[in-house]
Amino acid sequence: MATVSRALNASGPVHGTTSANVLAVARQLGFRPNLMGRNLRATRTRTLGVMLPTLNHPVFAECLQGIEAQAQSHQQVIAVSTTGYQFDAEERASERLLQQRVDGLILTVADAAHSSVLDKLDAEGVPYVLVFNQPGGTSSSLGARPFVSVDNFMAGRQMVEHLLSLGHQRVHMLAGQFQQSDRSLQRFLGYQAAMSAAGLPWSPPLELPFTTCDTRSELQELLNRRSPPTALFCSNDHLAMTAIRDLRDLGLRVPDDISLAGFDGVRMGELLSPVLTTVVQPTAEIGRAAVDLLLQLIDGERYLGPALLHHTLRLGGTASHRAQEHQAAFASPP
Amino acid sequence: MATVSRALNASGPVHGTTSANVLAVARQLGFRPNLMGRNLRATRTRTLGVMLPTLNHPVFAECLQGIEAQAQSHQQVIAVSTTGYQFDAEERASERLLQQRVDGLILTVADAAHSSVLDKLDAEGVPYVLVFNQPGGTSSSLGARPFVSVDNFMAGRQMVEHLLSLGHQRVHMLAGQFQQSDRSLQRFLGYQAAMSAAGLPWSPPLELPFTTCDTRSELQELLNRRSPPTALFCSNDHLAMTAIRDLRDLGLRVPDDISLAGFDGVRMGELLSPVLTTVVQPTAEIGRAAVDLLLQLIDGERYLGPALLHHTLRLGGTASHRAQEHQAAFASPP
DNA sequence: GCCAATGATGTAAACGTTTCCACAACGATC
DNA sequence: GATCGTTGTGGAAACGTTTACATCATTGGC
Repeated sequence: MATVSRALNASGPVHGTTSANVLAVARQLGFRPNLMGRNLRATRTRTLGVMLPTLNHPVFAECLQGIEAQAQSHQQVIAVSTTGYQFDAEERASERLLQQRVDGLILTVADAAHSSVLDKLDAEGVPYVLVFNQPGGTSSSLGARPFVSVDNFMAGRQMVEHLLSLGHQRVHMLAGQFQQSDRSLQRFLGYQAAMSAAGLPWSPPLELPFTTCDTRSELQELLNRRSPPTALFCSNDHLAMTAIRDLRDLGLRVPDDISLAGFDGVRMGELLSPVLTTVVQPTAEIGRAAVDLLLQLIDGERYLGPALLHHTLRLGGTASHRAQEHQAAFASPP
Repeated sequence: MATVSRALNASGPVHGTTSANVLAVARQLGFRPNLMGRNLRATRTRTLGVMLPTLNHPVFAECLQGIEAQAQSHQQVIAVSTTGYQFDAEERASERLLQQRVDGLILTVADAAHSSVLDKLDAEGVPYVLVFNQPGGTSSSLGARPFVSVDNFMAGRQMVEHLLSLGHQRVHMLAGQFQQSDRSLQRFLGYQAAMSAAGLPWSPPLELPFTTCDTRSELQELLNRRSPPTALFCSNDHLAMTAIRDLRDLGLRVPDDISLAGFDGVRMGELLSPVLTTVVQPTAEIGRAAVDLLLQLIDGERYLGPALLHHTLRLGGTASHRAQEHQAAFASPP
C-alpha cells in the first residue's frame, strides 16, 4: 500500500520499474483515488465552501464562475450553497459546509456587521472571505472581517456626481432593502455624500425588496410629488432595468424625460438601447481575488486588509443632460 | 462510540438519560459530525455532481439554482464544476467529481451523442441525468441516455410557425455552433421542418460560437443578400439580444424593419422594450426535475424515459407582422 | 426458578488513504 | 571487514464515522 501510494503521488522513493508496474496496473484496473479517504487522513479537503444569496442574479452567478475557475486552477474544489437572503438559511448552509470540512468559506451575507454566521466562523477560527459585503463601510480596521468588493460608497458617490454634472438637481434613489444588503446602504451613503457636497437636499431612499419585479406604483407615487426627480440612481442593475421598463410603461422616455443609472454592470445592460448607465463591478475578478485571499488565509498568512477592487463608470445612454422642458418649467423668468 | 453514534442519529435503542447526556455534551463541545468519516464508511456521499458549460449564461445559472434548491430539500449536497464548452475540461471535471465519489451527476455536455464522458459514465454504471441536452433528438429509445429538457425540435418549429403566421416568408436562423450545442441543432431542425411544411425554402444557419458578442458584420452580410430575411430566429436569447442591439446599430428598427425571436426565456428579455419574443424554457424546473430523476436512478429505479418539460412561447414585441414597405416592394403589380 | 426475549451498552472492524517507522539490501567510507 | 548512509519496500496506525456482533442486565412467561 505504501509503495503504491508513493508511486501514484510521486511522493517518495520508488524504483523505476516498480513505479511503472503500479501505474500500469492502476490504469488497467481503472483505479481512481478516493478523495474521502485522502481527505480524512489529511484532515484537509482542498474544498472551498461558497455561500451566496442566489444564482438567479447574474452578479452572483458570474462571481461564482470566477470563483470556480480560480479554484480549479489551484486544484481546489468548491461546494456551493444558496441562502435566498434568509438568515436561517445562512445558518443551515454554513453548518452543512462546515460538516463537509471545507478549508474555508467565500460568502455574501445579508448584513456583515451583524451576522451570527460570521461570529461563529470567527469563534471557531474558520478562514473566510466576504464578497460584495463591505462590513463597517470603508474603515477597514473596524472588525477586520476580510472582504473583497468595490468601494460601494465611493462608487455610489461618483455615479451621483456624474448625474449632478449632467445638470440634475433632484436625484432620488431606488435601493435594495438595507436590511438585506449592507452594500445597498453604502451606495446610499455615497448618494447622500454627493448631494450634500453639492449643497443639494437628499431624499430618503425608496427601499425595495430583492423580489421586486414591478415598481410602477412606487414610481407613479414618486413622479406625482410636488417636485419629482429628474434622475434616479438605482442600487442595482436589476432594479434599474425594471424601473426603465416601468417608466416607459408609464409613458416616460428614458433618458429624454428622466435619467437613470444603475449599479453592478451586468452584461445585459449593454444590450439595452440606450445602454444602461451604471457602475461596473469586476464581478468575476472579485470571485478570483476572494479565492486568492482565502487560500492565503488558509495557509496561515496574516490578513493585511480588504481587497478593494476598481470599479468603472459605464456612461451609457440612460443618463443624459437634464431634460429641456423640465428645465424650462422651473427656470421661469422673475 | 456506538452509543454516541446511536444517540446523535437516533438510529438505535439508547436510554433516555444517556441520550440526553450525549446530546448535551455534544452541544457543549460544539461537536460537528465529520461528513468525510461518515461518507467513507457509508460508501455514499449524498452529494450530486453538477457539470455545466458556464454560469455566466443565466439559463445555466438559474438551472443550477433550481438544482441546488431541490438538492437541499432532499438533504443532498452539490459539487459544481464548469467546463467552458470544452471537451478536455469535461474530461477533467468529470474525473474530479468521480474522485469525490458523487452519487450521481447532472450535466450538460457539448454533444450528448458523441461524448467520451458519457461513455465513461455508462461503462462505470454511474447514474447521471443530462440537462438541456437532447441526445438523438426526440427518439427517446435511441441510446437511452437520461435527460431533462424541453422538446427543442418542437419548440423551434412552433416559434418559426409563429413567425410564418405573422406573414414572414424569408426567415433565417442564427444559431450557436452545432458542435458545441446539440440543442442548437435540434432547434435548427425544427426551423427546417416548419419551413418545409409551409412549402418555403430554408437557408443554412449562421453558426456562431458562444463567445460571440458582436454580430454586426454577419448581419450586414445577411442583409445585403439579394432577398434578405424579414425575420430572424435565434437559437438562444443572448444571441437574440446581441442581434437586436446590432440591428439597431445598423439602422434597422425591431420589429418594424425586421422581426426577431429568441430561445431560452431569460428574465432580462422581459425588461427589453419591446419585450423579446422567445421560447421560454422552465429553467429552474429543469434543474429540479433533474435532481428528482437522478435520485430515482441512484435508488436503483429503472429509467422510464426522458422528462420533456413544457415550454411556452412568449409572444413579445420583437416579432410582428411583416413590414408593409418590404411587402410592398415585393408585391408589385404585374 | 429457569429460559427467552428485550433493551442498553460496549468492542472492534471497516471504509481508503497517507505517513511514520522498521527493515533489508547495497555500495561507500574508514 | 565493520560502520554508515541511501534507496526501496512493507507493516501498521491514524483520520471519524457506522454497524455487526458480543455482553450484560432486566423483564416477563412458563
